[in-house]
Amino acid sequence: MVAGPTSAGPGKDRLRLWIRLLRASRTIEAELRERLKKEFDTTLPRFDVMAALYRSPEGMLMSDLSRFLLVSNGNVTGIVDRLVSEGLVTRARRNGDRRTSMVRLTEEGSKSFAAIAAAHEIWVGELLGNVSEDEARRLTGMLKSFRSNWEGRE
Amino acid sequence: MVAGPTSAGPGKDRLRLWIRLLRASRTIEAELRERLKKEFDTTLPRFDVMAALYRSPEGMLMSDLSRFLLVSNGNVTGIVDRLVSEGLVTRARRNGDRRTSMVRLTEEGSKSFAAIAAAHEIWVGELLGNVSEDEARRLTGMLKSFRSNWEGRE
DNA sequence: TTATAAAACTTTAAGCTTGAAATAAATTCC
DNA sequence: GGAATTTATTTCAAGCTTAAAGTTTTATAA
Repeated sequence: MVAGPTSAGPGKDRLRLWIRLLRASRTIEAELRERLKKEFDTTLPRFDVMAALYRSPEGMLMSDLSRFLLVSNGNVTGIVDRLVSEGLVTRARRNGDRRTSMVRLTEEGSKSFAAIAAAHEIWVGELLGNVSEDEARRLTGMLKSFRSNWEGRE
Repeated sequence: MVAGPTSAGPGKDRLRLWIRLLRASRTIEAELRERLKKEFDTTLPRFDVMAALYRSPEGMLMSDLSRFLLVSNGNVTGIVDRLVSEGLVTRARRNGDRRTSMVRLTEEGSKSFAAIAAAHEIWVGELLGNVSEDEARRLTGMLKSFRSNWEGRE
């Protein structure tokens, strides 16, 4: 999917855009993953989960996390398991609904995330250095049109 | 990594752009993966490898594939193994350098890919339907500035 | 030569990912 | 109330992914 169109014709420009979009995000993602590993001995999925929790001090349900992060339920289970075993996150059983549990960052998890997020932001600024802040805003606006048309249609 | 900035400040616009870029590509990628599975019982990584090989009838080395697809060597080994066992691809030992082998699509693989690629292009056109062909060209141009600054610096 | 290094791959261990099946608790409907 | 359904989550099997270590072959150089 990272290869270009195999022929010419209508719709080719969108295909080309998709290829480029994918290559850009894969390249940047790979670089961030490598740095997270080297500098903080963590992974992107763990960072994602912690970022989501950092914004919700009251906690999130497993299903909230999976919906927000665009990954499957089973996937979140494994990542949270590992974060719990590392002492960065807790699962709190709830009285109201015993099927669910609230996932929260521990104090250590919160501190740890803040440090990683600061580095992460600098890295992204660096990796997207060729894009001016102004151009970044315009691109961001254009990317909004990706949603809405088909997403969440069913 | 799919969550937004956790505070305000300089560099935030690039971070926001990165989040949006990542969410867009994950959403589209997920939809394509699902359709490839449902309609053709295949996966994105296999599609990627076949797409690369389709453009190189003379064949590619394992290292060519891994460099082109931006994935690790060991990764390509596994995917090609599976494609070989499905009869879609062959590994041809070479006389010149016995460490390497040329990977090629079989005739069946080539036919199979052509059919999948046609559907794939229609899907992408559909998923990016909100982006006009003209806007697609402009976005593609802007995405070019992602490269060059830091990529392949070491 | 013939040791040494480099290159091309494969293997391995650990973790990520999905969809489907299984479990368990809550809700809905007679 | 009790059966049937829905909801929230976990478990499972298969496959993807990486970095690191191992294998085999080729190239370099003393």
